[in-house]
Amino acid sequence: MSATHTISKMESTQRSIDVVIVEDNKRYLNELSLLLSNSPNIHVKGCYGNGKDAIEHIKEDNPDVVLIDIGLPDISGVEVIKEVSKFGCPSEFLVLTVYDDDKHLFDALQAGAVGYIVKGSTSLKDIEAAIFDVIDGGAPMSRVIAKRVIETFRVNSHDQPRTKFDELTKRELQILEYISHGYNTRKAAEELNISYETVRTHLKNIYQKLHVHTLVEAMLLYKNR
Amino acid sequence: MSATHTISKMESTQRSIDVVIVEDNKRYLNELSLLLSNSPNIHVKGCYGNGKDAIEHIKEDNPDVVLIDIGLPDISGVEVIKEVSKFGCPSEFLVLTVYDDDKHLFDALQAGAVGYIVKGSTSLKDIEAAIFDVIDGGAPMSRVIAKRVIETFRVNSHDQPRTKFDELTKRELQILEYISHGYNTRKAAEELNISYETVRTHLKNIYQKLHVHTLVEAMLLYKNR
DNA sequence: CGCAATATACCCCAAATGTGGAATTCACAT
DNA sequence: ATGTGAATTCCACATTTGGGGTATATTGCG
Repeated sequence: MSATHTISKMESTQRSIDVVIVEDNKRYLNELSLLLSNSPNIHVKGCYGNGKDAIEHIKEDNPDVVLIDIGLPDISGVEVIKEVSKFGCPSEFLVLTVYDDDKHLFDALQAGAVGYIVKGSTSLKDIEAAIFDVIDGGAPMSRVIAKRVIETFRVNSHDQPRTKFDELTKRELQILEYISHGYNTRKAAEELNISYETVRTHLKNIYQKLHVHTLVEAMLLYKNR
Repeated sequence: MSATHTISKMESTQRSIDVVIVEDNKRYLNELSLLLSNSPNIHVKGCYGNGKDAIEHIKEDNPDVVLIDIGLPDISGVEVIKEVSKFGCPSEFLVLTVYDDDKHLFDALQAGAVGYIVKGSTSLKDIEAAIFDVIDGGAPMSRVIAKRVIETFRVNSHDQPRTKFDELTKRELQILEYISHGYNTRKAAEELNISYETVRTHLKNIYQKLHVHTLVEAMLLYKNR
């Protein structure tokens, strides 16, 4: 059974949507292709069973939406997306996959995929709806995927394990801040209107507290604090 | 008109879903509350018109889902989420808002919101569906929102304003990588099995290409590349 | 093949940094 | 008032870095 999970207004689409499918599973490809062909507003412009063919032809097909499998026999679908995108191709990529691990998901999104759908848990009819959603400016995702994407934004705001930076004084933090803007010790001293040697002393103390021995190490910690 | 935008299987829910609404607009609150009360599987446990009341009572109400407005009269809904979450409250937060700017969105997601719905473009019926989605492990978002969330993952792989790092050779990048892990010049040389002086030469060339004069500056660029 | 880019290595000198002290002032709390 | 911690200043010395050379393989490519 299926339900509405993101919310939208569907706008009426005048012209038909050109779609390309990249999928190595013949059986699944046929079913999908058949269904989409029967949809009045969708026109399947091409079907490819591997990444190489897809890369070669997609720019000519110039589809509105590319349905693409990640697990292709030759190159990864992610590579296909990257490659095709290089040409400034305006197509939107909608990933179909059996993988639901984070690596594949985030790789695909970074490559520029606009949606990510896990095959097993999605009906063909839902895929058709996802295509319309893409055209309509949406970002269709499987339920599980949406949750995972959202979770990456979560920061452990509370119960944080108290960083070493808590031990640093305001002055010390101030110095790190200047350093993090590219100032060297002498320049930082000038900006703060204190002596060069004073800044060096502060740095010594900072190193003690952070358990490091160089400015670079201190910076690396500071930037990920 | 409404359409399916994320894809899912709806699992049947036995017990009723406890919901709390935090919303200062009386009119909207009433409509929403009325609708949800009529839903057979939803039980509205409490309604609050401001952040303070919400914080005080939500932990007692212990709802499954909190529908929360961001623009409350006293404190921001985001603060409410943070505050309530401190107690390890297992409720899921579904943000209702009129704001559709990035700041509010990402603040809310970081605070731990599991869904984000823009009021104007969403019917009450869709909000009900969103609640079921949350319970079902989903992350309901307005269409516009999903798109924006997805876009944050996008890295400008193509048509990028061409970073200075493109000019760096593999070796040079490799050296920066070691430095970025806290290695100093000498240690990096050891790891790479090349001479200390060679690494220094590479660093000199890196500085030229990046237009910097210190390791720290190079690191700061590298980490934000 | 020859050329350009890359990787390698070394030298020198000046500047910055890392590390060990020591001492003064000031605010704040006991 | 006394002590403690923070901030400040300074010295001295070793090491590392930054910047200027030069030079020799090695690689990739037209």
